[in-house]
Amino acid sequence: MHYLLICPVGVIGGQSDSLTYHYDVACPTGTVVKIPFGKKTVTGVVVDTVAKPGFTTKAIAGILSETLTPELLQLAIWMSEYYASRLSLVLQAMLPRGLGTERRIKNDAPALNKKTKNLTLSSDQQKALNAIRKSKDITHLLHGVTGSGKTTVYRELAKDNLSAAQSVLILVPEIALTPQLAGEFAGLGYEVTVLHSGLTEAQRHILWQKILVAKKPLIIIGPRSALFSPLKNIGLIVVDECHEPSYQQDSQPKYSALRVARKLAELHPGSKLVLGSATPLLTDYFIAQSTNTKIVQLPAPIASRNTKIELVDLREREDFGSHPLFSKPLLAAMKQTILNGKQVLLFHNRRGTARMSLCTHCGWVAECPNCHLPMRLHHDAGELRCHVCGHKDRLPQLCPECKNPDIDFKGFGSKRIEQEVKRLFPQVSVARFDSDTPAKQQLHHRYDELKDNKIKVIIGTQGIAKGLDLPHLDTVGIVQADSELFIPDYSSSERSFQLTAQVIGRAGRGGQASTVIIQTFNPDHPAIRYGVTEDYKAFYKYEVKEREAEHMPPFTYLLQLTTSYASSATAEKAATDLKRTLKNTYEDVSVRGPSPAFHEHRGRSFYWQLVVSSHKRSALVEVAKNLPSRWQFMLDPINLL
DNA sequence: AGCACGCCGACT
DNA sequence: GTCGGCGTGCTC
Repeated sequence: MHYLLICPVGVIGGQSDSLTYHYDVACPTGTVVKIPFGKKTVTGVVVDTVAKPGFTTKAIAGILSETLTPELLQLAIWMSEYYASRLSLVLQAMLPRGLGTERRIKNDAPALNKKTKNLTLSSDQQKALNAIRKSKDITHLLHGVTGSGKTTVYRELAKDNLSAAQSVLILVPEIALTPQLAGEFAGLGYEVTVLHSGLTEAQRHILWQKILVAKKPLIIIGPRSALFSPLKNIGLIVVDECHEPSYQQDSQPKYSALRVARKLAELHPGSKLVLGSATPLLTDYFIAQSTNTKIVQLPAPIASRNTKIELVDLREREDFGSHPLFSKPLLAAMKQTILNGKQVLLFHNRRGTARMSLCTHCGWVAECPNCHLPMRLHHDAGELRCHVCGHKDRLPQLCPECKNPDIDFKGFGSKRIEQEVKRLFPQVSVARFDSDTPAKQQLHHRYDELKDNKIKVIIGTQGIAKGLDLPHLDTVGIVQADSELFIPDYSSSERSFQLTAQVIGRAGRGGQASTVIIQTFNPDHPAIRYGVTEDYKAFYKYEVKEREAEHMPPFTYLLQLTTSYASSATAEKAATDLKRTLKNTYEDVSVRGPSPAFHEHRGRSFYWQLVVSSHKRSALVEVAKNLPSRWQFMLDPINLL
């Protein structure tokens, strides 16, 4: 009889992650099995073989054809330790749903293997490529602005690996960017698998099985979860636009795709990890500098940009004529560009029409009943919406408190900008892209219209800052560059810098003369100043000093602890108690707080938090593992909101 | 996740 | 006294 340590998949609670079962034939670790668990039968993964235990065991109910590769099992165990998270939940994130289900496999369309167009590399690209090829390191930070041709470097590296029968994993931050990227790799003559959120459970399962049994090397392109593709021999992992927040999973199991990718590369000996970005996260750049990680610079092609940049100080109201949103220079540039038959892009990182609805008489503010946050006005739909939980209310005609009909709307969002543009330029085609845009009108569906200059004014939030390559774009306007800067968080400068630099990067991609106008209350803030000039080094130097002074990452590790109770006072007391316990129990940690969470009142609960920091990450993992019940945690949080 | 256990408030 | 709310703990 064989005794096996088995971890049930997706089971929460309990002290131990794995339980002992028996079976009459040997099962290697990584085998996926069905086990009786309580009154049910669940899926489990064989984690280890053990001696006969002192208690009676149940028998495995059956063995499934799917197995977890040895590397993925090791990765799962590492993740559960590194992130103090249950192995059970890590395995759930790793394995497709519905294991053991028979799927009807359709004949899929033949892979479109376009002929390889053999592009010649620039000398900078060749240099970067050689540096990564020669290096014996695992991690490489490829630092290059958009348009410097990082994708070409990825593709050439991929070619090396594929011809050596090794698979290639390309992580992308979001699906809108994948079609172009997939096209680049399709030309290599190997099968390209694109994983995305639109796949059904069955499609996902079938793809997973195909990857598992594949005999030839594969190219996988997908979001952070693509790391869990059961590839046997990985030669290269690329994390494109590695600064993007979507590489951080913020639901259980919480992890950073960059750290997990690094571990996965370690588990496939000889493989390389390439992190590509124009604006790497400060922490990643700092780590790269202080370890012996290769930082490969990829400069922008020379003389490709002819962009005039103008900063407008929002405090100087004389720059504004009759218009409350658009300054004279911005209006002039918009008019000229439209007259020339070219395109304008207006970036504003806030959705909706107005930020807040306020009664002019009694000061009543429309608040979401679940989140207790101000609701945003959506004028076109005639309703108020909560941008946190999605709750909707009809727009009241009178103040519900004092029946006053004058309700004032403070602040503005992308819909307001759209309204204004349509009013000012009624004959011009306008498109707005944000998360209120219906799915079938999203950016990637209208890419051809944009490229072919059919849409003259493009308005949007974050989504239009990334990857857009528009040859007819002559004017870029940032309506309020510091809206991100007002968020009280240790990484808000960094986010502002990234967004500003990204939006600026949209201008003049076709080599034409272009204008960028940035409206801001803080023209002197380094995040704006260096964002405008896309000066990463200067911003880095500034922000590193800030972080050091504030005792924030990368100078310390962070652990965010959150608890919730029916009353604010109880939550605060629980936090105060825990703070005392932590200070008495652990030596190498310091504790900030208690403080109410950014959204203190959500639903029926009040949230309070503590922030624990330490120079020893292991100390924080210990704290996280031994938390009292009712506490939730996040290791290495990228923000503390 | 489910499901049982057990400790406090509300009620025939 | 007992019914049942939900917070807590367990599943080999």
